[in-house]
Amino acid sequence: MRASHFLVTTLKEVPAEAEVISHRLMLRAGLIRRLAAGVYTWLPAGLRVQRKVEQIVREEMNRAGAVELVMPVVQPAELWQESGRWNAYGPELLRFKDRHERDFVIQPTSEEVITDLARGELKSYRKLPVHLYQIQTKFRDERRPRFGIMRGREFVMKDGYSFHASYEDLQREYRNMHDTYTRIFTRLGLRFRAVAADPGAIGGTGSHEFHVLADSGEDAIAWSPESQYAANVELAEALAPQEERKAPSEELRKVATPGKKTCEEVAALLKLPLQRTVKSVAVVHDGRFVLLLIRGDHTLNEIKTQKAVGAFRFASEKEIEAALGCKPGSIGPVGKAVQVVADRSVAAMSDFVCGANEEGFHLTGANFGRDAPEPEVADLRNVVAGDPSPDGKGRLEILRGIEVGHIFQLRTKYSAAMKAVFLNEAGELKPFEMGCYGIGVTRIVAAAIEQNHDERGIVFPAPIAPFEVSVVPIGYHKAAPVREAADRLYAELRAAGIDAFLDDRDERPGVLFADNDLMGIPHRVVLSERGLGAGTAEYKGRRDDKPQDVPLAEVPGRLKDKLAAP
RNA sequence: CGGGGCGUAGCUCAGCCUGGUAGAGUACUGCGUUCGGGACGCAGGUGUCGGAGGUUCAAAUCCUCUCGCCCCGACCA
Repeated sequence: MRASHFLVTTLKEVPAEAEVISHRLMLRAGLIRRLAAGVYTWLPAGLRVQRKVEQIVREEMNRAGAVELVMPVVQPAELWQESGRWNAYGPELLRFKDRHERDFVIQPTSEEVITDLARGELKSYRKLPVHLYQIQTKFRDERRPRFGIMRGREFVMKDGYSFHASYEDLQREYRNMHDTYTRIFTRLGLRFRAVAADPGAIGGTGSHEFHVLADSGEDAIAWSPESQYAANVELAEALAPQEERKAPSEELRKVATPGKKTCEEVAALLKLPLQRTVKSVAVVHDGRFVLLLIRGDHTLNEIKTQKAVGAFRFASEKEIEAALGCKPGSIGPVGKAVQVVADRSVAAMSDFVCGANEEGFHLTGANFGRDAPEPEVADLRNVVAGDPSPDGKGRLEILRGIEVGHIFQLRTKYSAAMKAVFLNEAGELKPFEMGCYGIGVTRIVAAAIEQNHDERGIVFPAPIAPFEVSVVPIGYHKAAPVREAADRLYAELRAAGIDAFLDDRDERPGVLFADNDLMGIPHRVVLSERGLGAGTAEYKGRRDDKPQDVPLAEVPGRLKDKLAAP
């Protein structure tokens, strides 16, 4: 592609809307432009990146035995009513009526349509298994779209759905997809991690997320370098402490802690380590007041809490006063008859500090059994770095990640609800065993930038860069030898199957260099009168500090080598 | 949905408090100088001041309503 025939729309200044680095760089490099909240135009350079991601996903899905199709963006409401998601999905589902007042949705995902298709077309076990996927535009009316393309309302997703006659076969395909996703993210040139995940509302027995590692990621991942155990922090189990609880050694004592509400403030006032304090969190489950106890330096894991006590909400200040007689900030498990659930680490504590259920006072030397009844015990907290790995091997580290893929075993959730059945070998009607597998194509573009950038701009992994190589002639419009050499090299590179960009714009060299760096093109060849006189071009990798001279004739070969082994 | 903030040139923003004929930088067009890391000079074009209503002799500026966007939180994956 010649720059003069392309649309290069780089910006020196960043529009005020952009906060995170990938969003800023995508705007600056001319990859996207915002049209409405969470809705973006993909400019030519951005679309090239998106297409390269799609193509790698497509190739690997096909190689894994999946088959591509396309389902409509607009779907009739009846299918969503049948699956129950018309009511369950909530306002994130964009709904509208056609001219006949019939209800439709813009698909956020396509389980209903694919299941409808399957029940019509897959009548016999002889047609199973089958895995169908599409790469399609999705719309989710997020309450708060943000971070540009990272969490947009309109986005492109690869969504695949597999149908099986048995759970065993579903598990086989699930492992196949785990391997396939691993290949895809490896080919994309990204540092990533597959982690065990909470299947959440979708249900089923197994679920893994694929995260691109980046410090700015919204998700926390627990992993053990020793065993390669990896899980979303939402899910990672916090093991009970090894040591038994010690016998009480202190008297229970009430101390004045005026104005001190948080564990940090109380620990600082009493000159005690934060690990000696207990934080009390008041929640309401099924109309009943429940007090949760977490060690002062830990944080509550809401998903675990839900599993331990059931659906809950945080108690209001009024409810806390009614149950314990004081405001939050001074509450604790001693002396009040309420249900108490303690985290495993709290259950192993003795002589701890907690609220006294009296405004401005805390207790020191508190002990279960002596001062308060033995609590129920559950895993309620988020794991922290240094915790033992749940598989017993090594200690956990915490990584930040951006979720770009998620695979689920749906089992018969949709097939049962929508009566999608097939005849098995014995002539019996059975609901399909289903799996579903998603990859956020557009999110990958943002995640790749979030992971790979420097002060000059984007540093795209070569497989998804808008161009593989940029040819930058200095003086293209003034020096015939430079123009001829650049045109010749560009033609050679194209003939060699290299996706080259010839920056033939009539701009000063500084502008060309700055734009090529900003767009993240991984390899650059500079041609100048000076170099051509010596028969050389100048090569520089996007991550390299310094350029190196290369004999002109060797340039295509050198680039082929670089692209083959990045 | 709750809290906060912002809408003025394509972009970044000043002007608003204290009402008086719309500004800067950048980008864009032309000419000249320059030409290996976002050059410089001169000249030029650029606006429903988000929208509607009101107050006023006079509104970008004050008041009311409204729309859009951004950030934080909650929600979701």
